[in-house]
Amino acid sequence: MIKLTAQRQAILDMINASDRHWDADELARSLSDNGQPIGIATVYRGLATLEAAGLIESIQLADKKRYERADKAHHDHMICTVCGDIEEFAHAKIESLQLSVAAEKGFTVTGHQLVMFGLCERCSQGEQK
Amino acid sequence: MIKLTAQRQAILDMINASDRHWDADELARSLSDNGQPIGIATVYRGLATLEAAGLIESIQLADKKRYERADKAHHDHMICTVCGDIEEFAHAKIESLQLSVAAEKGFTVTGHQLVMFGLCERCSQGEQK
DNA sequence: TTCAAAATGATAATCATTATCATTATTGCG
DNA sequence: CGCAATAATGATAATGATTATCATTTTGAA
Repeated sequence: MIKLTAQRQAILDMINASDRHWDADELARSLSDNGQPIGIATVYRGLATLEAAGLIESIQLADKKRYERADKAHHDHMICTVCGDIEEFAHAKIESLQLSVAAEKGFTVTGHQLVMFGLCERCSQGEQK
Repeated sequence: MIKLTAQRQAILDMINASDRHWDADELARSLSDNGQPIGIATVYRGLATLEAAGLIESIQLADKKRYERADKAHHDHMICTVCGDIEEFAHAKIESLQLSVAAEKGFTVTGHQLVMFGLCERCSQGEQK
Protein backbone atom coordinates (compact mmCIF):
# COMPACT_ATOMS: atom_id res chain seq x y z
CA MET A 1 0.00 0.00 0.00
CA ILE A 2 1.29 3.41 -0.82
CA LYS A 3 1.92 6.12 1.69
CA LEU A 4 -0.84 8.69 1.61
CA THR A 5 1.08 11.82 2.41
CA ALA A 6 -0.76 15.08 3.00
CA GLN A 7 -0.12 16.13 -0.58
CA ARG A 8 -1.25 12.88 -2.11
CA GLN A 9 -4.30 12.87 0.10
CA ALA A 10 -5.14 16.40 -0.99
CA ILE A 11 -4.86 15.42 -4.66
CA LEU A 12 -6.94 12.32 -4.10
CA ASP A 13 -9.60 14.21 -2.16
CA MET A 14 -9.84 16.85 -4.84
CA ILE A 15 -10.31 14.25 -7.55
CA ASN A 16 -12.72 12.15 -5.53
CA ALA A 17 -14.83 15.16 -4.67
CA SER A 18 -15.93 15.72 -8.24
CA ASP A 19 -16.70 14.10 -11.53
CA ARG A 20 -14.24 16.28 -13.40
CA HIS A 21 -11.30 15.18 -15.44
CA TRP A 22 -8.37 17.10 -14.01
CA ASP A 23 -4.99 17.91 -15.44
CA ALA A 24 -1.94 18.46 -13.25
CA ASP A 25 -2.01 22.21 -13.54
CA GLU A 26 -5.67 22.52 -12.65
CA LEU A 27 -5.09 20.44 -9.55
CA ALA A 28 -2.11 22.49 -8.44
CA ARG A 29 -4.02 25.71 -8.88
CA SER A 30 -7.15 24.42 -7.27
CA LEU A 31 -5.28 23.07 -4.28
CA SER A 32 -3.44 26.34 -3.83
CA ASP A 33 -6.73 28.20 -3.98
CA ASN A 34 -7.98 25.96 -1.21
CA GLY A 35 -5.08 26.78 1.05
CA GLN A 36 -3.13 23.66 0.10
CA PRO A 37 -0.16 24.99 -1.82
CA ILE A 38 1.65 22.16 -3.57
CA GLY A 39 4.60 22.03 -5.92
CA ILE A 40 3.74 21.17 -9.49
CA ALA A 41 6.36 18.42 -9.52
CA THR A 42 4.72 16.90 -6.48
CA VAL A 43 1.39 16.95 -8.28
CA TYR A 44 2.83 15.05 -11.24
CA ARG A 45 4.54 12.55 -8.98
CA GLY A 46 1.50 12.20 -6.78
CA LEU A 47 -0.75 11.57 -9.75
CA ALA A 48 1.56 8.89 -11.08
CA THR A 49 1.76 7.24 -7.69
CA LEU A 50 -1.98 7.35 -7.11
CA GLU A 51 -2.65 5.97 -10.55
CA ALA A 52 -0.14 3.17 -10.11
CA ALA A 53 -1.93 2.28 -6.90
CA GLY A 54 -5.23 2.19 -8.73
CA LEU A 55 -6.71 5.03 -6.67
CA ILE A 56 -7.29 7.23 -9.69
CA GLU A 57 -7.48 6.69 -13.43
CA SER A 58 -6.43 8.70 -16.41
CA ILE A 59 -7.00 9.30 -20.06
CA GLN A 60 -4.18 10.46 -22.26
CA LEU A 61 -5.34 13.16 -24.62
CA ALA A 62 -3.37 14.67 -27.43
CA ASP A 63 -1.78 17.37 -25.38
CA LYS A 64 -2.13 16.39 -21.78
CA LYS A 65 -3.16 13.68 -19.39
CA ARG A 66 -6.33 14.04 -17.38
CA TYR A 67 -7.19 12.22 -14.18
CA GLU A 68 -10.48 11.08 -12.78
CA ARG A 69 -11.93 9.06 -9.95
CA ALA A 70 -11.34 5.35 -10.05
CA ASP A 71 -14.36 4.30 -8.04
CA LYS A 72 -16.60 3.85 -11.01
CA ALA A 73 -17.23 1.07 -13.42
CA HIS A 74 -14.84 0.91 -16.33
CA HIS A 75 -15.79 3.24 -19.12
CA ASP A 76 -14.49 5.05 -22.15
CA HIS A 77 -14.92 8.63 -23.29
CA MET A 78 -16.60 10.91 -25.78
CA ILE A 79 -15.01 14.33 -26.01
CA CYS A 80 -16.77 17.35 -27.42
CA THR A 81 -14.36 19.19 -29.67
CA VAL A 82 -16.31 22.41 -29.24
CA CYS A 83 -16.78 22.81 -25.50
CA GLY A 84 -14.27 20.25 -24.27
CA ASP A 85 -16.87 18.38 -22.28
CA ILE A 86 -15.97 14.78 -21.57
CA GLU A 87 -18.79 12.26 -21.39
CA GLU A 88 -18.40 8.70 -20.32
CA PHE A 89 -19.88 5.56 -21.71
CA ALA A 90 -19.52 1.87 -21.20
CA HIS A 91 -20.36 -0.93 -23.56
CA ALA A 92 -19.58 -4.48 -22.54
CA LYS A 93 -19.99 -5.81 -26.04
CA ILE A 94 -17.40 -3.41 -27.44
CA GLU A 95 -14.99 -4.48 -24.72
CA SER A 96 -15.43 -8.15 -25.37
CA LEU A 97 -15.10 -7.69 -29.12
CA GLN A 98 -11.84 -5.88 -28.55
CA LEU A 99 -10.50 -8.79 -26.57
CA SER A 100 -11.57 -11.30 -29.14
CA VAL A 101 -9.93 -9.36 -31.95
CA ALA A 102 -6.72 -9.16 -29.95
CA ALA A 103 -6.83 -12.84 -29.11
CA GLU A 104 -7.15 -13.72 -32.78
CA LYS A 105 -3.85 -11.93 -33.41
CA GLY A 106 -2.08 -13.42 -30.41
CA PHE A 107 -2.03 -10.02 -28.78
CA THR A 108 -2.17 -9.86 -24.98
CA VAL A 109 -4.15 -6.80 -23.97
CA THR A 110 -3.02 -4.91 -20.89
CA GLY A 111 -5.02 -1.79 -21.51
CA HIS A 112 -6.95 0.14 -24.07
CA GLN A 113 -8.31 3.55 -24.78
CA LEU A 114 -11.33 4.33 -26.87
CA VAL A 115 -12.16 7.96 -27.42
CA MET A 116 -14.82 9.34 -29.72
CA PHE A 117 -14.47 12.93 -30.81
CA GLY A 118 -17.37 15.03 -31.96
CA LEU A 119 -20.08 17.34 -30.76
CA CYS A 120 -22.01 16.86 -27.58
CA GLU A 121 -25.77 17.22 -27.68
CA ARG A 122 -25.75 20.84 -26.58
CA CYS A 123 -23.03 21.93 -29.00
CA SER A 124 -24.52 20.15 -31.98
CA GLN A 125 -27.78 21.99 -31.39
CA GLY A 126 -26.08 25.33 -30.99
CA GLU A 127 -24.32 24.61 -34.22
CA GLN A 128 -27.58 24.76 -36.18
CA LYS A 129 -27.20 27.49 -38.73
CA MET B 1 -6.85 20.23 -54.20
CA ILE B 2 -3.66 21.02 -52.37
CA LYS B 3 -0.44 21.95 -54.02
CA LEU B 4 1.96 19.04 -53.99
CA THR B 5 5.26 20.80 -53.59
CA ALA B 6 8.49 18.87 -53.85
CA GLN B 7 8.69 18.63 -50.08
CA ARG B 8 5.14 17.47 -49.60
CA GLN B 9 5.56 14.98 -52.41
CA ALA B 10 8.69 13.63 -50.79
CA ILE B 11 6.89 13.19 -47.47
CA LEU B 12 3.94 11.55 -49.17
CA ASP B 13 6.15 9.22 -51.18
CA MET B 14 8.07 8.18 -48.11
CA ILE B 15 4.89 7.36 -46.24
CA ASN B 16 3.26 5.63 -49.18
CA ALA B 17 6.32 3.51 -49.81
CA SER B 18 6.01 1.63 -46.56
CA ASP B 19 3.61 0.28 -43.97
CA ARG B 20 5.37 2.07 -41.17
CA HIS B 21 3.91 4.58 -38.81
CA TRP B 22 6.20 7.58 -39.04
CA ASP B 23 6.76 10.50 -36.75
CA ALA B 24 7.90 13.90 -37.98
CA ASP B 25 11.46 13.46 -36.87
CA GLU B 26 11.87 10.06 -38.50
CA LEU B 27 10.59 11.48 -41.77
CA ALA B 28 12.94 14.45 -41.67
CA ARG B 29 15.92 12.21 -40.97
CA SER B 30 14.93 9.63 -43.51
CA LEU B 31 14.39 12.22 -46.22
CA SER B 32 17.71 13.81 -45.48
CA ASP B 33 19.39 10.43 -45.67
CA ASN B 34 17.82 10.00 -49.09
CA GLY B 35 19.25 13.23 -50.41
CA GLN B 36 16.05 15.20 -49.73
CA PRO B 37 17.02 17.58 -46.93
CA ILE B 38 13.92 19.20 -45.49
CA GLY B 39 13.31 21.56 -42.61
CA ILE B 40 11.60 20.04 -39.63
CA ALA B 41 9.00 22.81 -39.61
CA THR B 42 8.19 21.98 -43.20
CA VAL B 43 7.70 18.36 -42.25
CA TYR B 44 5.22 19.28 -39.54
CA ARG B 45 3.37 21.63 -41.86
CA GLY B 46 3.45 19.18 -44.70
CA LEU B 47 2.08 16.39 -42.56
CA ALA B 48 -0.76 18.60 -41.36
CA THR B 49 -1.57 19.66 -44.90
CA LEU B 50 -1.43 16.13 -46.28
CA GLU B 51 -3.60 14.86 -43.48
CA ALA B 52 -6.15 17.63 -43.96
CA ALA B 53 -6.29 16.65 -47.61
CA GLY B 54 -6.93 13.05 -46.65
CA LEU B 55 -3.74 11.83 -48.29
CA ILE B 56 -2.33 10.42 -45.08
CA GLU B 57 -3.74 9.47 -41.70
CA SER B 58 -2.46 9.69 -38.19
CA ILE B 59 -2.76 8.28 -34.72
CA GLN B 60 -2.05 10.41 -31.73
CA LEU B 61 -0.02 8.54 -29.18
CA ALA B 62 0.83 9.72 -25.70
CA ASP B 63 4.03 11.40 -26.68
CA LYS B 64 3.89 11.99 -30.39
CA LYS B 65 1.78 11.76 -33.48
CA ARG B 66 2.51 9.09 -36.06
CA TYR B 67 1.47 9.11 -39.69
CA GLU B 68 0.60 6.31 -42.04
CA ARG B 69 -0.75 5.69 -45.51
CA ALA B 70 -4.36 6.56 -46.10
CA ASP B 71 -5.01 4.12 -48.92
CA LYS B 72 -6.22 1.37 -46.69
CA ALA B 73 -9.54 0.49 -45.18
CA HIS B 74 -10.30 2.18 -41.91
CA HIS B 75 -8.72 0.44 -38.99
CA ASP B 76 -7.60 0.90 -35.41
CA HIS B 77 -4.40 -0.09 -33.66
CA MET B 78 -2.81 -2.46 -31.19
CA ILE B 79 0.51 -1.26 -29.85
CA CYS B 80 3.05 -3.55 -28.26
CA THR B 81 4.38 -1.83 -25.18
CA VAL B 82 7.55 -3.92 -25.33
CA CYS B 83 8.80 -3.60 -28.90
CA GLY B 84 6.68 -0.68 -30.04
CA ASP B 85 5.24 -2.61 -32.94
CA ILE B 86 1.93 -1.27 -34.19
CA GLU B 87 -0.57 -3.75 -35.57
CA GLU B 88 -3.78 -2.83 -37.26
CA PHE B 89 -7.21 -4.31 -36.97
CA ALA B 90 -10.67 -3.53 -38.17
CA HIS B 91 -13.98 -4.59 -36.76
CA ALA B 92 -17.16 -3.31 -38.30
CA LYS B 93 -19.28 -4.36 -35.37
CA ILE B 94 -17.19 -2.34 -32.92
CA GLU B 95 -17.52 0.68 -35.17
CA SER B 96 -21.25 0.42 -35.44
CA LEU B 97 -21.66 -0.11 -31.72
CA GLN B 98 -19.65 3.04 -31.10
CA LEU B 99 -21.98 5.01 -33.31
CA SER B 100 -25.06 3.62 -31.65
CA VAL B 101 -23.76 4.45 -28.20
CA ALA B 102 -22.99 7.98 -29.31
CA ALA B 103 -26.37 8.38 -30.93
CA GLU B 104 -28.08 7.35 -27.71
CA LYS B 105 -26.38 10.25 -25.97
CA GLY B 106 -27.06 12.74 -28.73
CA PHE B 107 -23.36 12.88 -29.52
CA THR B 108 -22.35 13.56 -33.11
CA VAL B 109 -19.21 11.58 -33.86
CA THR B 110 -16.64 13.19 -36.12
CA GLY B 111 -13.80 10.84 -35.32
CA HIS B 112 -12.59 8.22 -32.93
CA GLN B 113 -9.48 6.46 -31.84
CA LEU B 114 -9.29 3.01 -30.38
CA VAL B 115 -5.92 1.76 -29.25
CA MET B 116 -5.20 -1.44 -27.40
CA PHE B 117 -1.96 -1.65 -25.47
CA GLY B 118 -0.28 -4.90 -24.62
CA LEU B 119 2.16 -7.49 -25.86
CA CYS B 120 2.35 -8.61 -29.42
CA GLU B 121 2.54 -12.31 -30.12
CA ARG B 122 6.33 -12.37 -30.38
CA CYS B 123 6.93 -10.37 -27.20
CA SER B 124 4.44 -12.31 -25.12
CA GLN B 125 6.24 -15.51 -26.06
CA GLY B 126 9.65 -14.07 -25.30
CA GLU B 127 8.25 -13.03 -21.98
CA GLN B 128 7.77 -16.65 -20.88
CA LYS B 129 9.81 -17.19 -17.75
C1' DT C 1 16.83 10.55 19.54
C1' DT C 2 19.06 9.36 15.34
C1' DC C 3 19.98 8.00 10.93
C1' DA C 4 18.48 6.38 6.42
C1' DA C 5 15.02 6.32 3.10
C1' DA C 6 11.32 8.66 1.00
C1' DA C 7 8.93 12.82 -0.32
C1' DT C 8 8.75 17.52 -1.47
C1' DG C 9 9.50 21.79 -4.02
C1' DA C 10 12.02 25.08 -6.77
C1' DT C 11 13.86 25.07 -10.89
C1' DA C 12 16.44 23.40 -14.90
C1' DA C 13 16.08 20.32 -18.66
C1' DT C 14 13.68 17.78 -22.24
C1' DC C 15 10.99 16.97 -26.14
C1' DA C 16 7.40 17.42 -29.46
C1' DT C 17 5.23 20.86 -31.64
C1' DT C 18 4.05 25.63 -33.11
C1' DA C 19 5.14 30.51 -34.08
C1' DT C 20 8.02 33.94 -36.16
C1' DC C 21 10.11 35.95 -39.80
C1' DA C 22 13.27 36.55 -43.41
C1' DT C 23 14.10 34.32 -47.76
C1' DT C 24 12.69 31.70 -51.80
C1' DA C 25 9.43 29.81 -55.03
C1' DT C 26 5.15 29.98 -57.53
C1' DT C 27 1.23 31.86 -59.76
C1' DG C 28 -1.37 34.64 -62.12
C1' DC C 29 -2.09 38.94 -64.76
C1' DG C 30 -1.29 42.85 -67.56
C1' DC D 1 7.71 38.09 -70.77
C1' DG D 2 8.12 40.39 -66.27
C1' DC D 3 6.76 41.67 -62.08
C1' DA D 4 3.82 41.86 -57.98
C1' DA D 5 1.00 39.17 -54.77
C1' DT D 6 0.71 34.96 -52.49
C1' DA D 7 2.24 30.76 -50.64
C1' DA D 8 5.91 27.75 -49.03
C1' DT D 9 10.18 26.92 -46.89
C1' DG D 10 13.69 26.73 -43.32
C1' DA D 11 16.31 28.34 -39.41
C1' DT D 12 15.40 29.22 -35.08
C1' DA D 13 12.88 30.99 -31.05
C1' DA D 14 8.99 30.08 -28.25
C1' DT D 15 5.65 27.20 -25.98
C1' DG D 16 3.73 23.92 -22.94
C1' DA D 17 3.47 19.63 -20.70
C1' DT D 18 6.22 16.62 -18.34
C1' DT D 19 10.47 14.80 -16.19
C1' DA D 20 15.06 15.25 -13.99
C1' DT D 21 17.96 17.27 -10.58
C1' DC D 22 19.16 18.33 -6.17
C1' DA D 23 19.00 20.52 -1.87
C1' DT D 24 15.86 20.47 1.94
C1' DT D 25 12.26 18.47 4.78
C1' DT D 26 9.61 14.76 6.54
C1' DT D 27 8.90 10.14 8.04
C1' DG D 28 9.76 5.70 10.13
C1' DA D 29 12.22 2.25 12.25
C1' DA D 30 15.82 0.85 15.42
